[in-house]
Amino acid sequence: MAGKRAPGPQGGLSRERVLRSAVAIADERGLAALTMRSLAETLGVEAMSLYHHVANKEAVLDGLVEVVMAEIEAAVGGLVAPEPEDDWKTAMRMRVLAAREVLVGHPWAPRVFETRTGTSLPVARYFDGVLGLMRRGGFSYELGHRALHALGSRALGFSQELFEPDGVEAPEEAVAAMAEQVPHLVAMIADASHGGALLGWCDYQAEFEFGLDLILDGLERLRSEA
Amino acid sequence: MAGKRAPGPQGGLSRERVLRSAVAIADERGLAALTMRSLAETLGVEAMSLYHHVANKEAVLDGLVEVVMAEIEAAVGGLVAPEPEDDWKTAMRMRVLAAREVLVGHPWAPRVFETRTGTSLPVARYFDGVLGLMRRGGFSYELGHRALHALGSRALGFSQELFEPDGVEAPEEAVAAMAEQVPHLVAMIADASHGGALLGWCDYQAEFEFGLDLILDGLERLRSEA
DNA sequence: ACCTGAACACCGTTCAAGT
DNA sequence: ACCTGAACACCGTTCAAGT
Repeated sequence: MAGKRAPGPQGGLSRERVLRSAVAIADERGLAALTMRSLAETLGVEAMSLYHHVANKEAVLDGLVEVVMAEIEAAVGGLVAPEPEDDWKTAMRMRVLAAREVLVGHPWAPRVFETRTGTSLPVARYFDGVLGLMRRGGFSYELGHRALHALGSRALGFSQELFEPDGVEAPEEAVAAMAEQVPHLVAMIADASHGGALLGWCDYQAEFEFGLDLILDGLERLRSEA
Repeated sequence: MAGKRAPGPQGGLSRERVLRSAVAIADERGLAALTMRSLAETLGVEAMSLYHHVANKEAVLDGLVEVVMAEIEAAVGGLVAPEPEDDWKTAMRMRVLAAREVLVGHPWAPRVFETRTGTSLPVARYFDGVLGLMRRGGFSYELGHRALHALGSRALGFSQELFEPDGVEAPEEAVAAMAEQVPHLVAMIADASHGGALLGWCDYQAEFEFGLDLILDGLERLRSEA
């Protein structure tokens, strides 16, 4: 049925094809490189053709969230985790870390999430699942609600690092340049490197898990006390 | 000495005047309204004149961080808090909440922080102070380091909320529209409103403090066990 | 129905020119 | 030294026109 005369682009546009290309551009060239014009060019089409499949650029960004959330749901769905009734903390931990693994493939995703906090259905669905897990683990709705806030973006696998976003810059060097202005940070780095080399001393995965466990442990304490 | 003939703008530009205006625009009209052209207009000058006082727009955004951090440092400096040696947790809590109070006056600030995680001296100085507080409170450098990561942006008074950024949209209505797609969220809201009206049931300040205390309590536990 | 070309109203920024 | 006008290379988006 398809495939008579190619209608300009290769095989006809569609919302799915547009979003797939948008993800590819963001993955390969960064979010800043994703413009309606670059997106069109990737698809072998004029920029204005895109508007037949997406309302505007905002809709493209919404679609990006949709794609990433679908990947996360798929990863979570494939998990072999304990039943929340037996061990909600492990179940939750695995879920969050699975989400995080998806995000490492899309380093631009947190920045996109941050700009469309409005109310995205895919994101709401994910948090609904998280809440459901906690309910099965014995949380009241009230504690579950607070837990959602306490976790925030961590439930999706990322946290706002104020230093070094994409691992581009070595914080040690930057801190060294500030030297006497930040004595404690300097001492901290000196302490961490106790004699040896200090390459890559910030293990972001480990730090993420530390923060996650700190919160999950706190929540479990409150849950079991209730 | 000054005040002979007005040199075009009212009294001459300066980096300080440019940044002050930039903050005013962001406060009053939002971050999106802050363009080099709008900034210039506010100052009664042509856009290109700005480049004599700031390198480019990135430098303006860096300056925004500088201004906000100076306000935070001032607020923290004016605090009457316990000595960290006596009660680090209260000292920290007060510091973070003081920072948060500054941020409510600049709702755009988190978004700006998020885009310049590189290494900002004012931000680094703030975290240096936080680390110093924890050191005085009995933290090892190692635990202090982990604590900085665990707190992340919370140390500066904000956390990434994935729903409802600026309190514009009522999550209840949005959730209601999704209805059967998010059953747990719907039930949670129903539970929270147990009969009464549910206006503004998300108390962001309370939720922020809950999450903060969860982390601080967890850290204190680890500190005292060490 | 879908795609296009030209155009509009914006951006940040450069450059040569003014005083 | 500081400010300006015109221009450049981009944006997202509208609109009338093509097929």
